[in-house]
Formats: sequence, C-alpha cells, structure tokens
Amino acid sequence: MDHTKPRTDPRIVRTRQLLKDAFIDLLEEMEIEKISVNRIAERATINRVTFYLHYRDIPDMMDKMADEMVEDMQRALDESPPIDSDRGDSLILLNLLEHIADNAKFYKVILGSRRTPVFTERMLKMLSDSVKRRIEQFGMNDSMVDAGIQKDVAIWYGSAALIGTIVAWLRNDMPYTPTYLAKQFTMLRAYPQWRSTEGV
Amino acid sequence: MDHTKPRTDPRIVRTRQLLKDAFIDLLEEMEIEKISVNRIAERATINRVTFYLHYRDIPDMMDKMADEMVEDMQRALDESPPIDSDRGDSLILLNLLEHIADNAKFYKVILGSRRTPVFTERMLKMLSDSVKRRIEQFGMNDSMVDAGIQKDVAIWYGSAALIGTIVAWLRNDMPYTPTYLAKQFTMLRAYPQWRSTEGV
DNA sequence: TTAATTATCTAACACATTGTAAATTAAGTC
DNA sequence: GACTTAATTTACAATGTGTTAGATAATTAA
Repeated sequence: MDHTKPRTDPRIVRTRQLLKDAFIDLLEEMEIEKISVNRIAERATINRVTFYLHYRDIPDMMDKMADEMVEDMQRALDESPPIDSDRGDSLILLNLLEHIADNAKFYKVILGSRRTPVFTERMLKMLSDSVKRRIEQFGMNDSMVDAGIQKDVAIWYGSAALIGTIVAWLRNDMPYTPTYLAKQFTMLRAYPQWRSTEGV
Repeated sequence: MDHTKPRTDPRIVRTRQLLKDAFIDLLEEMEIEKISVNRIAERATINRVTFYLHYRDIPDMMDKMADEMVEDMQRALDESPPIDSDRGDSLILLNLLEHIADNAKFYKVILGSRRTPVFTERMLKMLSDSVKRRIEQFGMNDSMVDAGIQKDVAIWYGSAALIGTIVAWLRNDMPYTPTYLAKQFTMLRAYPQWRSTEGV
C-alpha cells in the first residue's frame, strides 16, 4: 500500500482556512441562528458555491471543525509526561489547559458560545473516555468502592465537572493560570466537597 | 391597582400547548436544524401565521419554554423539606430528580438533545446560583478552605458535575432511581474522588 | 341571547436561503 | 507548456421567513 500522502492542494487549504476563520469571526458577532452559508462565504471572500465543494452544510462544517479540535486536544494530552510523580495527574491536565490558553480566542468562541453544543459534546466525550480508561486501568478509590459508588456515575460526575469548569473558566476570561487551575482540580478531587448541611 | 388576573383565553392556552407539543415531537424525530416554523405549525395543526402571533421565531419559543422549565424546577426544589436531618442535602436534590423522572419524556428530549443548549444553559445557571447561595450561606468545608480552593472554582465544579450527571442519567434512560442517584451524589461529595495516580 | 371582542385562518407578498448544475476562468502540478 | 483540478460565474427550483389585510370562528360580557 502506498501511504505517501498526496500533499493537498494549497488552494484547498487556503479556502478551508478562510471559511473556518470567517465562521469563528461571525460567531463572535452574532448568534449561530443568524449565520448563513451566504454570510460565511461573503466574509471569507469566497464564492458561496465553493462552500458546497467542501462542506455539505453548516452543521457538517462544524462537525469537521470539532473533529480537528478533538485531535488537537488529544495531541496535547498525549504530549504529557507519563504518570510517575505524585503530581502526575495535574500535570497531564496542565498540558490541555495550556493548549486551550494558547488558542484562547478560538476556544472561547467555540466552547463559550451558548449555541454550539457540538464542540462541548465532543470534548465531553473525549474527556469521559479518558476518565473511563483511567478508572478501568487503576480502579476506583477504595473508599468509593466501599461506599457503593457506581463506576459510570463517577465517570459522568468527574468528566462533567472537568469540562464545565473549563468552559466557565473560558467564559470568565481565564482569571487563573493553567497551572493554578490544574492545582485546583487536584485539590477538588482530593478533598470531600461539601459539609453534610450543604449541597443542592 | 387591580390584580385580578384576566384569565387567559382558552384558545391561547390551547394553541401554545399544541405548538410546544409539536416542537417536542419534532425534536424526537430530527435535528433542530431541520425544524422550521412551517413544520411546527403543520404538526400542531395550526396555521403558520398564528405561530407568529405567539412567538417571534423559534429561538424565542425555546427561550420561553426554557423559562417555564426553570420555573418548574425551582418549584420542585422549593417544595423540598428544610435542611434539618443529616441527609437533608440529598433530599433536596431528590425532589428535583423525581420531578425530572415524572416528566421524563419532555426532559429527555429537551436536555438530552445534542443541539438544544439553551435548556442546559438555563438549568446550569439555576443550579450554580443555588450552589452559590448555599456556599455563601454556610461557607466551604474547612479542609477546602485550608487547601486554598477558590469559591468560584468550587461552584463551577460542583454545578457542572450535577447537571452533567443528570443529563447523562437521562441520556442513558435513567438506569437508577432518583433516590439511588441522590445517594450517589451525596457520596461523591463526601469522599475524595481519585487516587493520586488517577485523573485526566 | 345578542353584541362586542379577540384569536385564528386564508391568501398573498417580497425577500432570503438552500442546494444543485453547467460552462468558464484561474491556479497548481508534472 | 500541457494537464489537472479548484474556484468562479450565472442560473434555477424549492423552501423558509416575516408581514399584511380581510374573512371567519370562538370566547366573553351585557
């Protein structure tokens, strides 16, 4: 089999980049309901017909952008050092947080927008898969097992807490450094979270 | 001032109910992008023009439905007994979970749909306000304060974990009873969640 | 029960958006 | 420089949007 990739035509790269940039641009300015293929093409200075040569429709474009986002995030996670130190867990997350901070404009628009759930959905899936793998590899905390906590509930809880915190962090214009936030995660996991008289 | 409410015309009640039911119906069948005012009116056996007598457009309709949803949820929370027993916290949540279970069809469609973030957004806001009020009333756990956990991060983390777990519970067709899930919440808050070698 | 009120329906309109097609021009590859 | 492929232009039918004006039906008040 020939795996020499054909090196895509620069025109394709250029067009897709222009379209994606235009989309992010528009998302900053208006609700997604108001964004049409017309507007995207106009903003990208690309003919509308050309849009359809690359994407079936806007949701299809968003799907593909979400694919790329997840790939980037996964790459950031994979670049992390192996877990060996006792602070390994926060270090892994740190790389992800730093990757997000480095591309803050993109992530703030895409994850912070109130009407683009595709992206948060995909990120949630990635993180919960990741949490799941680790739980299956290492098992749960003994005290959790003893207490009768269901594995799937722990996965739902943990991954939702992660992504929700990251999204809130972005929406609030990242008031903490990635390092500081990563430490907060470690502590939130390490300490019981509420007194018995609290909670919703 | 005269506060005798004018008792809304039954035709208005009927029409709005038909429109909302039709919308939920369609959301079960197709992605929101494919739902038009045309289709909603047709399914509701209501003239399309009549739709515009009640709502400005589809997002406006969703906003109003989200308002009503939050009102219902808040009512369920308010009906809860005051916190006096040492299991008070899980009992409060229990009423919310039971309310959701009682209206499972509606909530599964509305919160489970991958493209209707308005509703999860609003629920997140309500829950995080609720978590915030309690934290401000009772303060955080001493061990959390000592560890230097930020109040806002704790709020983000806790409310995102709550809503994410509830949404996952719905999407998985509620494999646990409300009571059981409420207990899981209590335990997840009471025990450290990961060993030091775990986490994303 | 009748009269007044108000919600819904009908038909029509201008306009935007969608998705596709065929022929032409421009850019990139070999 | 010849070949290949991407992007453009122009055009089209179909669908959706939001609004208007007048007719009809249901509700309420006298």
